[in-house]
Amino acid sequence: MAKNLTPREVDYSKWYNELIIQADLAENSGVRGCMVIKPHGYAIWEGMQAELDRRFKETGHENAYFPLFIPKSYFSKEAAHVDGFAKECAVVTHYRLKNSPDGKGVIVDEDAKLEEELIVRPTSETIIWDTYRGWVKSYRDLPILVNQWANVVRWELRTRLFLRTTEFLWQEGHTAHATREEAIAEAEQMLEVYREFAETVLAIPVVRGTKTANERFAGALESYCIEALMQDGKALQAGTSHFLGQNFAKAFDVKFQDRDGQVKHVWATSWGVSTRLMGALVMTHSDDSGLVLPPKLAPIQVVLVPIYRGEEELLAISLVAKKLVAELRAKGVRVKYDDRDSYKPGWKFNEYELKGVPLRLGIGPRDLENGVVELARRDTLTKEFVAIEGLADSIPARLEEIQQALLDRASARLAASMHRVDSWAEFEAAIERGGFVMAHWDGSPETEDRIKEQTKATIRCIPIDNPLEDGACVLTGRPSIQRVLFARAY
RNA sequence: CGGGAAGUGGCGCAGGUGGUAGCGCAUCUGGUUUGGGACCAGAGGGUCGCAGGUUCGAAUCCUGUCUUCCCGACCA
Repeated sequence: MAKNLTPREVDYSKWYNELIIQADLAENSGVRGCMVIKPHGYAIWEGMQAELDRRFKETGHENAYFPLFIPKSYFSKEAAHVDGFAKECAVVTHYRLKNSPDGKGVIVDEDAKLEEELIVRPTSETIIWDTYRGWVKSYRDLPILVNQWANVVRWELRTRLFLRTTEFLWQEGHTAHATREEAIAEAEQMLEVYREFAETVLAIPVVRGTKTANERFAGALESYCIEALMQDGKALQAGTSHFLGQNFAKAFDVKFQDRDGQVKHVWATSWGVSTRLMGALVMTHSDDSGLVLPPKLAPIQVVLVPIYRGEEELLAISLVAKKLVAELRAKGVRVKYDDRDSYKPGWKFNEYELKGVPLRLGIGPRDLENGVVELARRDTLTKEFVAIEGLADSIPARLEEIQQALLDRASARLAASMHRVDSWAEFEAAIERGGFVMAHWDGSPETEDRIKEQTKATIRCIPIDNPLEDGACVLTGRPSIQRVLFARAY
């Protein structure tokens, strides 16, 4: 097993790749661009799923499951949607293999060509809206508030573990409403769910906003997003929520009869977050010693490591350790006692730091004499001696403190990386330094494109509740009514 | 999908002018160890990414292909 990580300062990208592998989160598979999510990584994802799923249900949503395959004809029904996804779709053309004539392996049976090709879903709007047509007749059938947990495939040309993989896991919510206002409220509500989740569970502060036309979801009238800032100064879209208007309802003929007797098309939203959040989590909190996990998501929150010579000492320590474990479990703390004799304490310390365990308790013979344990905090890499008496009682609060400290640290970094600039020279310099840049923009897609060409920066969003302020576009000098948020992004 | 680099025991690498593969770490056994990745001794493990070709003989030369990394265009 490889050891020291490349420091972030030396090569951030290499640090990220090594960390994912060494912390046992995921690895590349034999399939180009597709990863294997390993148990430690998947446990974290399961934690995210559980927290999100609870929030979805609390806001009235139900889970369902739609097919992996989408008939090609469905895809062509919504023009903007096709444009957005056509270039990255995997297509199933045959349904059978046969033995190769040369006796080596199998080949596609050309006689088994599908009459209509199937798309492997890059997102499920089309199959879902085709289904909803049958579910909606009356205003009484609305709203439909459905979410699905699924995998999707987008044939990416350049992939990175968690951040951009060909296949990824996500949830996609798809809702149908009787009115425009209700659909917009739903999209806004889910954005708020994502923000609250990001901050309280992931400990990642985000900026909420709306996307410009260029960055909008294919087929949406409005895309809302939460944008986070990574340690290297690049932005990452952590979640999106879309107001789809009546585009899909019209494309798939989903209508209902309203109270007033009129037949109307329904109003739609969709919203999603993906395993990309794993990348966001890593790049927000982790350091050169490895992964740093917020306690709410850590599969192991507290690890106990005995330090001993000989059976006798181990027995004495285990007695105390096992009692502590039981007390912590009773308080709902996820705890592990690592009494493996095959590794030395120092090895274990490094291992758990690499894997991001928030708290580590070291217990040796000297500690037993003094009635203390050595308590190490992963986020600060600090150590202190704490009395065993009453220790278990204080652990939940300590975990809470770490959770808060991670959010505070990330929030401070976000605030410090938010720059306001008014000239093109300042703009270029600020983008080059990294971080978010608030600058005036004339509102045209062409200007946005030109800025992207020249600086690689994109408009991440127009922040919610953005104050209106007259100014001049940072590139063209044309009139602008507000500053928008720029950054280079993942 | 274009440009560059790379694939050799589990991991990191050497070898390379063609002659049948080696080092470090990891693994296994035994012993000594255990407060920040222990030490000694012994052992096991590789059809050199894959498929063709050249050759008496290929890890080495040629062709194709797959995968990974970096840079671009595209993107959650």
